[in-house]
Amino acid sequence: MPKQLEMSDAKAALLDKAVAFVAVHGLGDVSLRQMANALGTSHRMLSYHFGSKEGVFVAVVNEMERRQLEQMAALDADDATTPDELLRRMWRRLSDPKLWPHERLFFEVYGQALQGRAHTKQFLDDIVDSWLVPATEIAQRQGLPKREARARARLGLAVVRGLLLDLLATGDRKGCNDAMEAFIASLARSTV
Amino acid sequence: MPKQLEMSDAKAALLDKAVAFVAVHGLGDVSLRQMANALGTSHRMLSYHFGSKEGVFVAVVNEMERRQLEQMAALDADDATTPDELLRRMWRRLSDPKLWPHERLFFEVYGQALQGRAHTKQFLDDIVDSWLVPATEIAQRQGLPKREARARARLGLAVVRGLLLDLLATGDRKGCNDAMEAFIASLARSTV
DNA sequence: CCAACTTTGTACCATATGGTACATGTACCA
DNA sequence: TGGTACATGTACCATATGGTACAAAGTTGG
Repeated sequence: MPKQLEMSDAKAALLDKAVAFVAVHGLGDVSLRQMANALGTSHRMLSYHFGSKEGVFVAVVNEMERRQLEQMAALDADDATTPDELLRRMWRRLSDPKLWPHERLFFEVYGQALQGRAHTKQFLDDIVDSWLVPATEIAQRQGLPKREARARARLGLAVVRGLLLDLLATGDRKGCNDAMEAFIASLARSTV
Repeated sequence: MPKQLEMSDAKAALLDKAVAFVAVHGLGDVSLRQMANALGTSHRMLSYHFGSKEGVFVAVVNEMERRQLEQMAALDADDATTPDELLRRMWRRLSDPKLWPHERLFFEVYGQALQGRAHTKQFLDDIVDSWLVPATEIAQRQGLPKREARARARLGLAVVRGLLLDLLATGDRKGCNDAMEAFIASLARSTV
């Protein structure tokens, strides 16, 4: 699947490197020139390919979202398991330190989106629903009525994101794993 | 309690207005001059009182944290109730739309802190522990052993923050309330 | 080989920024 | 009264930024 319809290879390569760069440096206080240097190009080229600085940011954020949804879809495809186990797997994947830079980026952009920064419009609209809808379906498979399924899905999403915030701030994997297990246990007990 | 030892009235007034301004406009793409205009002063004055732009940001973020902890302490002082009810009250207070600007700011700063921005150092260090420690105590009052109490407190904090993220993005108070109630219900059931 | 098009490089511009040197004002205390 | 410390205003600076005009180089298709 192409990043977008009609994107030149050069542009796609730049976008790729831009996402990687931004995951490490954030996109809060990065200038076109700094980014261009780090990407081995010139700010002139970023302007050329993406139209403007905002254009670069929009592209990066959208690409980032696209990748997230891809992962989400992959995780849901394997549906021969219980929601508990699915949640545990999801947490195990997301709490992997290798993904921390991307998750820091995610929350940085989340914060910017809440402040209404332009390049995050689409991101903000999808930030809950794109996860909530499939998660609700999973909960409904357990026979829960729609509204309760939705509430439980929402709760699960909140727990994952809340614990990720904790983990990224404290680095305390053990403590956060304990909390996630406590959640799963309470769910299991209240499902029965 | 003074904001800090030895802060002039003028400075304290500026800080107060700065916090209010930043809660509305964020502090991601704000310049000294913009802020100064909005505060009815000049960027010269902000530099004078706070030393530098970073100095302003540090002061704002610390003041913001101070107020949060104050609220937290007030909430904990009234301890003649169950953790469930305490959690519900906390949620009800935090989910009040009047506080949304401050909460948006909180998450914006959280995102910046995760990216290692200078003015957020203290904030990041305290962002989990300053809530986790008292919350753990509350859970321990219920007779839970330390580690489980800590896990449950951590979980509660994650739920609150995760649902706040959801609420700020979607504005769906009803949906988020449902999720919080689902959480409280599952806790109650697994406590018994 | 040429022509049209895409991609890069160079050089520049207007602007906004954070910071500061210097002067002026203001309040309070001796 | 004078003086001393704090507060504010004015004006300026060096720098970095986003953007772009213009030209050169590369690429592709006829």
